[in-house]
Amino acid sequence: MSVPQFQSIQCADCPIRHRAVCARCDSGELEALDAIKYYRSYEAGQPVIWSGDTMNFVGSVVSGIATLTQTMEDGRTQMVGLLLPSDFVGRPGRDGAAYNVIATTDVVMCCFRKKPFEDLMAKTPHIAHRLLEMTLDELDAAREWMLVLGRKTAREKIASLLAIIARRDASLSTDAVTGAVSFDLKLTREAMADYLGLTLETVSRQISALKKAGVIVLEGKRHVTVPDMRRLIEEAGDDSDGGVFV
Amino acid sequence: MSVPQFQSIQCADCPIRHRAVCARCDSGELEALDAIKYYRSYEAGQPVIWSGDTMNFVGSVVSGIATLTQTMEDGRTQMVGLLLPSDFVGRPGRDGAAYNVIATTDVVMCCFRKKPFEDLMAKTPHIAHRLLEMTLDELDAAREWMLVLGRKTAREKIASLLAIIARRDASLSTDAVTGAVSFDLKLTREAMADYLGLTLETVSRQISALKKAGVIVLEGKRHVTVPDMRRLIEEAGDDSDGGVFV
DNA sequence: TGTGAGCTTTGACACAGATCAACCAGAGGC
DNA sequence: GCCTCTGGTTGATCTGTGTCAAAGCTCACA
Repeated sequence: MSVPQFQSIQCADCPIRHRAVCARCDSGELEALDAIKYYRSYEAGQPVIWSGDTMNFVGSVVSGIATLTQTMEDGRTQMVGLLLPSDFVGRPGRDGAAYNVIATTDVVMCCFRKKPFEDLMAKTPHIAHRLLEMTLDELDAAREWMLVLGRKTAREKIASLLAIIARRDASLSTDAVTGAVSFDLKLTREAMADYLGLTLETVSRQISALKKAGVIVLEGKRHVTVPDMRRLIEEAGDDSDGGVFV
Repeated sequence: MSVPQFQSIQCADCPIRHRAVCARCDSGELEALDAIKYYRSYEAGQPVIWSGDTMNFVGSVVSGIATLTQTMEDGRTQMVGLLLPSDFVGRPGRDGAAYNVIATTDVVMCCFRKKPFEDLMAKTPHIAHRLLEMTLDELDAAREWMLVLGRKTAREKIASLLAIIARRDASLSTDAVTGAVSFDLKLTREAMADYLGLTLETVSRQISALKKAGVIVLEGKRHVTVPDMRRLIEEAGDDSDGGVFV
């Protein structure tokens, strides 16, 4: 694997600092974090960790996409979180993983072994506060998603998912003239279905419907252009279009 | 209002400490917390706070039940959390409330004004760590609930809800001989529907079905006896019957 | 004792989304 | 060129849950 020197979450440069552990790059703990970090990479489809396994590290996604999922005995699965670059994985103070973490694309993670990270956390309140903040963000996102899962129609669910990805995905580009947003959809229809509590057939049908209605434009099956974000957000039925997922 | 002297979450006696802020009752911060606490009471049906309002306190539920809900413009609502005695409300470091908090029964809360609480938190790492722990618990619960909302059938949803309440509700009593568990259901059918992403009619039908199947026994409409918890958990389709909601 | 309000139950019917099945498109591999 | 594999689309049909409507409890209060 090649170690990425630029787009990392370590403290020295924090290019995506708004979600990184070390947002407050102004004290000595940054070098300490820097000193204990290491990188791991995973191929698309590979598990990062299984629910219940002991997890001896925490870390952030540097590049790629991973998913958090829960599964019932009979195979029904629900995605409970989507990890984009700069998102944090791991639960300081807990030993077991609570969910399956699967790399959906090739993924590079910046990791810290648990013990030294927790030691550092005990010494530096900044980090503990930052973790609390990130966990509260995740909680907000999870609860926002409960509304999506519990009360939205299939069409609204798809629009909600596209709106989230459009807001967060780094591969996104915006047309300066028209304001149109476009991005690569890095999830299969099945992964989207698992996120939305639908079947992949329904996902496919609703994407076709949004395309036919002109809310989105597709090039191939995976590249999406949104001519008018407001239109998409309207389809999502979103009052809160707030910043919860930002 | 009468100030409850016994069942409170303040640090002096911590009767329900496993979820309270100050679980580690071994240092001076406890008196400090004790010194700034005050009590508030709310009548059944009364709002504690509306989403978006600024919230100048944090606190724990001492008695009664409150709900966290999100609402769409057209009135569809989803409950995103259930607050039972000892649960914590409020987001240190955030100003606005993210959800509507409504008292479902009469509720007494033990509150701390935000500013002094945050000051205390800055000084005492215990409290910050405890809050992180509690937030991680809530996150786990929210994600577990995402599986319920996204993938379970109506019948499984009802069974899951009853199982959670049976595990957490303080009003619960267990028959020493048969092992049967019984408790008062303090939610209306409509509140259950909002929690489960169903309609109240479906909730009513599925409760009737579980009753007919002998999984539960009803006295009146609100008192539930579960002759065999394993049977209920089986109906919930729960692999994880873990401790997430405990 | 009657009346009304709030909550719950039950029935009949409609429909969104699941299920089952067939087919399509692109990317290797040979 | 052909084969095969994976992921995606579309159609036909089924079904679980929503919707609409009526009626039953239970309790408070006149």
